[in-house]
Amino acid sequence: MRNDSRLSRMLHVLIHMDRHQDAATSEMIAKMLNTNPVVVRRTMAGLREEGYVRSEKGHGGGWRLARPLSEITLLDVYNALGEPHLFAIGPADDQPQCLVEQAVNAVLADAMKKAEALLLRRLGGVTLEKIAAEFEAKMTARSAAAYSCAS
Amino acid sequence: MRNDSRLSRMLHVLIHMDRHQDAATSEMIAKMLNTNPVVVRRTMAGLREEGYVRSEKGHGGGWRLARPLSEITLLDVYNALGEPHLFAIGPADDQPQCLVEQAVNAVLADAMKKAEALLLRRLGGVTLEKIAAEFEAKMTARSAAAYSCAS
DNA sequence: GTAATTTGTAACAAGACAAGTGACATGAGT
DNA sequence: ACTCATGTCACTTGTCTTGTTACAAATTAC
Ligand code: FES
Ligand code: FES
Repeated sequence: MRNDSRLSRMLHVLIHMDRHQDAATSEMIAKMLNTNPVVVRRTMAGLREEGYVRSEKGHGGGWRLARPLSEITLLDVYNALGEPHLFAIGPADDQPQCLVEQAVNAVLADAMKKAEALLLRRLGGVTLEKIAAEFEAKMTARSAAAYSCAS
Repeated sequence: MRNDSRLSRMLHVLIHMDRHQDAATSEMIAKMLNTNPVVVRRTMAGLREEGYVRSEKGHGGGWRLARPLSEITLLDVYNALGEPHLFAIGPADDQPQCLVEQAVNAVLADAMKKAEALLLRRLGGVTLEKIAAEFEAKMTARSAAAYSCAS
């Protein structure tokens, strides 16, 4: 559980959802992600609130895309997840009044901010459709049998 | 303890060490960092192994800079700490054979790699001397009283 | 209208990892 | 010898994602 994999997981799920048009239950998705239905609901809640997916209760219910993949960027998904912490490192807060600590943290914060901006800019420039297209390319290149988990 | 603050802390310490020329004991440093001497020794061990600081036991012992600040970059310190994980997010590893997951992770890994490269390049371009100089500038600008913790 | 599904949510345990802490051996100066 | 200081081990704490159990609420099927 070393890293936060919610972004990766959600991207994975959304692309798969686009490929079968009927609703996907949390349980089906959980199997795809090799995890638990509750984790799925928890994580997808953010996407629902932002209007990227819809959920329906009862028979035949489950999760459905509310927008085409071409209108969802990786950044959108990241934001919908609540903008989780990107970095594992951060500033120290031991002597806030110390000018040395301040100077160090300023340099560090600046570098991290630049790196974060670059990363988010890249995420914002890629739609899920583009990833799906890359997948399709590999998919046709290999024999179809190589693809797919149990689901 | 939300973030790994070892890099920030070590930069802070190294700059302070340059300003008084006698050895600094782990206990003095611990007070500076508002923490425990053992944490200091543990963290500084990496810097010692890479030859940026020296430590001496016994009376009058403690930690001393082994190189001028001008010869130590932030990247050097980061590397000496064992290159801790930079990112809090990461790829999912739930269905390694799934081409969708692979495609998602490839895009994500690419963006993260670029951001990491940018960050490390910036860290490599800044020496500790430069941060010390920035500190000196602020230091003379304000009255000297504003500076310093108990130590 | 009752049963079967399926989401929504709360509550809590597990795992990972930096950080904090106590104990003690080792080495160096006085 | 005694004191100071590092080196290191073992254990605890805090925090955050994940995993899991339990149960209420809503919707469809019969
Ligand atoms: S999870 Fe991607 S193929 Fe089933
Ligand atoms: S810790 Fe920076 S001034 Fe004492």
